[in-house]
Amino acid sequence: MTDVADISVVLDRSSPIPLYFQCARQIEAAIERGELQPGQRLDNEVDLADRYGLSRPTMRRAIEELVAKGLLVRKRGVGTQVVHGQVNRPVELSSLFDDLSKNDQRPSTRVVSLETKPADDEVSEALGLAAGAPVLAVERLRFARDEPLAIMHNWLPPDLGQLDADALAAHGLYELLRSFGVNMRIAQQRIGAAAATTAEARLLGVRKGAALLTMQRTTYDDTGRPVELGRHVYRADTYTFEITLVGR
Amino acid sequence: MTDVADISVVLDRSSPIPLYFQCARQIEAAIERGELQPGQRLDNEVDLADRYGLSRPTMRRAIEELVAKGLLVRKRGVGTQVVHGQVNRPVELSSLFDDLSKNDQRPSTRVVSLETKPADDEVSEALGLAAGAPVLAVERLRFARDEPLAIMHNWLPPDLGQLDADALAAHGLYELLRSFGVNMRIAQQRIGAAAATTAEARLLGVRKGAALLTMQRTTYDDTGRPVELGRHVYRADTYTFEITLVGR
DNA sequence: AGCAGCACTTTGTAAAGACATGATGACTAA
DNA sequence: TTAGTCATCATGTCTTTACAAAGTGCTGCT
Repeated sequence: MTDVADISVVLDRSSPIPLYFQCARQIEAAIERGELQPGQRLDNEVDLADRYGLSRPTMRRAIEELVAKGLLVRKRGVGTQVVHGQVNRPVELSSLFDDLSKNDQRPSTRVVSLETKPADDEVSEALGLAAGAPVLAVERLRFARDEPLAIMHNWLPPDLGQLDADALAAHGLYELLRSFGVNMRIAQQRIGAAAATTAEARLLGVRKGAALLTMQRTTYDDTGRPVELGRHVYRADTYTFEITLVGR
Repeated sequence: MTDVADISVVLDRSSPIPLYFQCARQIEAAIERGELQPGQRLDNEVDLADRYGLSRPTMRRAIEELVAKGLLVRKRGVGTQVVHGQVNRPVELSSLFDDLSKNDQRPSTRVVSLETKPADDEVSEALGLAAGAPVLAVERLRFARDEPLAIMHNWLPPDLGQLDADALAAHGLYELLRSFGVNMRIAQQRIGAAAATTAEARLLGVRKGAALLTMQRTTYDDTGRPVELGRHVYRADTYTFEITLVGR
C-alpha cells in the first residue's frame, strides 16, 4: 500500500492548450522530477478529477496520454502506477536532425546531391506515383559533433516545395517539409543491418564491411498521401534506435 | 470529392466485446478487403454513429483505434481518410516466436543454457533488483525453417514461475510468461547493429564480422515491475524490424 | 480454521449534449 | 479579376451521468 502523492497541477482554462494536455504534461513533469517514485500509486481518476476541477473523462484522457507514452500502467480494480525504471523517449515522428539538436549533438549536413529525376519502380511504388514520374532525389551526409554519422537518401514528390542545397545544409528535411505546410502523420519503418560498402565506409569513416544500421522509411501526411521515402544507413557504433512499445 | 463508402457494420450489444472494438475491427476488415480504397473518405463521425446506432464518443473511439494503428488519418474540418499504401503490422508486444508462427516460418528453439545465478550490475539495475540477487539466465538459439536466425539472452526475476528447457524448446518465452499469469504491458527496446563475433558467427552460420542486428529490451508488467531483460542478436540477412509511427 | 461469497474500490464502457476550432469553398465587394 | 469575408462542415474538447467488470480483501458461515 504505497502512499499516494499530491501533485500540484495548475490549469489555465483560458489557454488554447487543451486541459487534458496541460494536466498530462504536469504529471509527466512530476514523474521526471522524481516527485512520483517508480511503483508509486496515483489517486484514482475520480478523486484526481475532483481535486483538479476536471471532469472524469478529461482526467482520464490525461492519464491515458501518459499510459500511451509508457510512463504509467493501469489495471482495473487496482489503480494507476508509475512504471519502474527510467523512460527513454520513444522514436518519434521526427527527423534525425531534430533528435540530434535536442541532445546537443551539433548536427550538420553535407548535401551530396540534389536533383529531379525519373523514379525507379521501387520509388514510384512507395510514393504512389506513375513509374518514371519525376521525383526529387536527395543524398546527404549527416554529421554529429563533426563526426560522420549517417548517409541519407531521400525521394520526394516534386510538388511539395522548393528544396535547395543551402536550406538542406542548415535545416533538417522534416523541418523544411513542415515549413512547406506538409503535416506528416504516419511513418512505416524497416530497420535492419548491413555491412558497409567501400563507398559507404569512406563516407562514414569506418572500415569496409563494418556493421551499419539501415533504415527504410515511408512517411504519409495527414491526407494519407506518401510524402517521403528514405533509405538511410547509420554508423552502428554511434547510433541506436530507441522504441517504447505499449501493449493492450 | 471522393465518394463515401457504406460499410456494413453489425454490432452485438450482448457480446462482452466492447462496441467500439467490434466497430473498429469491422472497419479494419473492410479496409483489408479493399472495400475502402486508399485515399477514400469515410463519412463523418456523427453520421456514422447515427447509422450504426452508436453514440458519437463510441464511434469516435472506434475510429481513434484505427488512427492509432496507422490505417486512418483524420483532419479537422476535412474528414477521415484511408491511408495510402499497404500497412505493415507494427512491432507488437509479442515475442519473435509468435511472429514467426504467424508467418508460417516454422520456429524452433535450442536451449543453450538455463541457470539461476547472481545478477551482474547491468542486469540487476535493469530488473530493479539488488546487485548480486539471483536471476534466471537463459540462452537460446532460435531457428526459422531450420535456419538459425537469432541468439537470445534473457534474464528474469526468479519468482515468476518454473521455466524448464523442454517448455522453452516448444514455446516462446512470452507465451510461457503469460501462462504464469504475467501481464506484459510496456517494453523499451534499443536496436543497433554489430559485427558477429567468432562464437556468434558459428552459431548463426554466418562469417565472422558479418553485420548482425542487435536488440536490447526491458519488459514491464501491468504493475510497472520489470519482468524481463533480453539481449538478442539477429541475422541481418533474414530479419528486420518493422515499425509504424503515428504522430500528434 | 478454512473457504466461499460478498462488498468495496478502481478502471472500463457507453450515452447525450454543448461549444470551440480549423478547413474549405462560395459569395461579395473593391 | 482578385481578395477578403462568411457560412458550413467535420473534427476537437469538455461536461455530466450511469452502469459494468475486475481485483482485493474482509466477513461470516460451516
